[in-house]
Amino acid sequence: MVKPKIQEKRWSIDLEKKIQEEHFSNQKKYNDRYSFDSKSKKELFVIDTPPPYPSGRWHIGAVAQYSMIDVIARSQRLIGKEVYFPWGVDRNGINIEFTVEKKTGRKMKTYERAEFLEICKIEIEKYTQEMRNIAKRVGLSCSYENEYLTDSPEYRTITQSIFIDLFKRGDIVEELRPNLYDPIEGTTIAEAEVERVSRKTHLVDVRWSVKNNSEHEPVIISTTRPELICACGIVIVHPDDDRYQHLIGKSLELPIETSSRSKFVEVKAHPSVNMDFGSGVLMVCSFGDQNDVAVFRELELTPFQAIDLAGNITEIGGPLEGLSVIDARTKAIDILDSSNRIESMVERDQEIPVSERGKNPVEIILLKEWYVRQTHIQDRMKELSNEINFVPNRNKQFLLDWMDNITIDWPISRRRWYHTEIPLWYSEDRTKVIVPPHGVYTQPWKDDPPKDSIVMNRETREEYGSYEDLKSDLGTLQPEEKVFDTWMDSSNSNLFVSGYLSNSTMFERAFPTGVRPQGKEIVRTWLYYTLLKSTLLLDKPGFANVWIDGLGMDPWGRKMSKSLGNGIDAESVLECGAEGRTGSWKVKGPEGKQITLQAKKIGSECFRFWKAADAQVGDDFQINPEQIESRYFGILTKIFNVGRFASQFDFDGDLDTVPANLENEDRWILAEFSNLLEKAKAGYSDLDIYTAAQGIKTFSTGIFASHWLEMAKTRLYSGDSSATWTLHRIFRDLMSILSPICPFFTHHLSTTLYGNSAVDVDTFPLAPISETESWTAMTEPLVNFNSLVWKAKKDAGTSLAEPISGHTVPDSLEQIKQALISMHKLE
RNA sequence: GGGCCGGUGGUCUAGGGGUUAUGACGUCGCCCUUACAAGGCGAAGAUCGGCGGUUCGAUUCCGCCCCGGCCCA
Repeated sequence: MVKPKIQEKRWSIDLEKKIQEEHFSNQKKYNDRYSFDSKSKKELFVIDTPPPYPSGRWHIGAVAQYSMIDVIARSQRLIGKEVYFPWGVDRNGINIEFTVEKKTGRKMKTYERAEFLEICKIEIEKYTQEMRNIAKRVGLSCSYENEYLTDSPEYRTITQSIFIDLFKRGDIVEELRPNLYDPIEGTTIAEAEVERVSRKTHLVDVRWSVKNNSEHEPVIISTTRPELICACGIVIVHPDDDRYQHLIGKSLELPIETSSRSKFVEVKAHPSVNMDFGSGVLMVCSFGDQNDVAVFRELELTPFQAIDLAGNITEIGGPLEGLSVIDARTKAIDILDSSNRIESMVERDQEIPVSERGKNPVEIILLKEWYVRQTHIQDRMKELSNEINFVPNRNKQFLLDWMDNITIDWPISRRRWYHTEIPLWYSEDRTKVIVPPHGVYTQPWKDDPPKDSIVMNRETREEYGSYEDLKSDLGTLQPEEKVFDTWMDSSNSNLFVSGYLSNSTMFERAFPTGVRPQGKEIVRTWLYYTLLKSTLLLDKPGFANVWIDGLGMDPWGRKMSKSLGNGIDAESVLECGAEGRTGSWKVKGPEGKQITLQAKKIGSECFRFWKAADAQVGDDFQINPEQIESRYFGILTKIFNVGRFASQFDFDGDLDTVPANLENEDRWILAEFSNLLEKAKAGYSDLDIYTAAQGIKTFSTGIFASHWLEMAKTRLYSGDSSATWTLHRIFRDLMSILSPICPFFTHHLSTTLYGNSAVDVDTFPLAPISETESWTAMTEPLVNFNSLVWKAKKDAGTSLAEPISGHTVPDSLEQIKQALISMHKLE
């Protein structure tokens, strides 16, 4: 036997790591392979990589998704496109602020702003480095040399410039609207930062009297927030509640004195009332809870500002003015009691929203914030999104449903620090606003307006002239201290990577951006906001394709998350098997259940193959390292061994030209392979990785290895040129089409066998046989016949190498009769 | 509570009005056949979540219910 060129006995994680290190160590070689040339003659294909947020460890579900984005990048290169696969890191946001606060035990606002930002920056850099390492370990072929960070001046410049454009044309407005607010910390907070705790509260049944009708019996309204009676905008009852039909349309008098507002509120029917709660009559205040906000919005009521930024009752509270919410509640109860308005009072447990950080009760208060207008443009957004190809198509529904539910504009200002600053200053009288020019990153809390800033009317956006000229009339400038919601930054990612404002020639060719790959859980944020930007700015769809994948689930089918403690660390899976280390994972399940999963070897190639071939794009996928190993490592071993087998048969002729004198059984497998090429190319072109991966897997472990190879063995050993050519042509091209999924594996085999790396192939392999049908018609009878003979030998208890009699090759396989006779030793 | 998506052998999964319901893992049996036991061959295993409806015919379409998931309250 000739010594195989492939010397390793089997595929291993140590070999994988060795190949990987070589791959990344030569920077120039790496860049030649994967960097992007915006002037290339090839079709440009830009991937809007989701910039990961570096907070703690990168979990396996996210890494799985990134590895599929890499498959997209590599497969698009393979079909001949010039691919830009950027590497970005999203570093803005409240997360890192919280991390720093926790670590130092000091609250953000006890720091100097500049000092705090510096600490955040240092801290987030540590996490960023971990992500870079894992990105490389899983094989992402990104342009790391052009790394972008969303907290860099370059990126923030884009965010601010786009804001300025939208601001000038009136798509950004300033309004007073309800916001979640922590009065103790003094900041707006996001929904995600709210948690619920159980507390004792008094549920007070208050007697309200009917307007101009002293005869009418009092109406009992149950409330836990009597201090908010002053902010009551309406009283509602359930439309099906027979007890209160007579009240609908009547007015009630507020049971506590107020100031600067009407003493009366109307009673209406509304389905949001729980008939069984308290008396079944509900006072709706601005704003006791989220339902109140919804009712105010739905009925278009004008809200009252009852609580100020310090958490105290405002002047409409009359006698309660200036008191904290808690004190006001006590006093309100006193007042109601002394005027004999309290029907009854009970102490009860109640779930109340508190801030995650300080455990302070959260209030919903009116705040003047900046908003991006969006309600007016939904129809146009829908039209434009029809021009986008969604993969899978059904996940488009998430977007459409969300667009149907947009009722208010997008609040974009936050009272935090480690974010992009809103680039505005106000005149001393607050009526004028100073707007910086495009292309400069400004931090108003510490900078003066840059040169070429202009002065505008804060309300009407009328332009008054240049800041330089008008400077002396503006008084002492008031910097805008607020910052942007981080989605304001994230929603520019596709513009940024496609060359918007930085490379107009490229932008022209590359926009709409080639593909937006992302998870379905952020369709309503990242995807939606990005499309909103491209609609407002350019009136264009943001993407040619949107690829929406499912979520990584634990073995019980629940989303993996930090809070459930069911996450699996990416590194442990990728390193499983390296230097003989094994993997063991304890995963927490519901109701205190827990399982321990164990695996001996996985690594990036096996992991990627699993993700590519195990579930359709868009479906949620269960992550179980045991299953990843048992289902996919064997396939790698199999293909590796086919390569090792092939490597003992030298072939130095021309693999590109199909020989004229091929044997029939070789034509048959080449026809099957031609079909596979077509299928894989279509899959890759449609961003349908699953179909391509399945096809490759089935072909290479199935008919190729089990059927053709067995048939061809005798001829291979005797140096038959038809068989040798076929073996190498197929294996070489198989490596190419598998390279997007298993780049290091195929790189190693293809380089060793053919001197060229499969990852460098940028033309999709050509089909060796064009008329395939007459040959592939043989596949089914062939597989059946082989099974029949194998089973017969098994039943007879003879070895497969022994001759067998009594079996004749069916007519449908006449063309390969001789091959079958010698394969099975038919007599 | 609302919207959307899903539920297919023990586990995961393909398919989507008529199929013998796909494949893999696991299980069981046989085989170390000169690339591969980290293999090969074979077998068993599914009233396609439940109940109704449409239809000659439903796993597939429709309605309701149950369960899971995501997002929004």
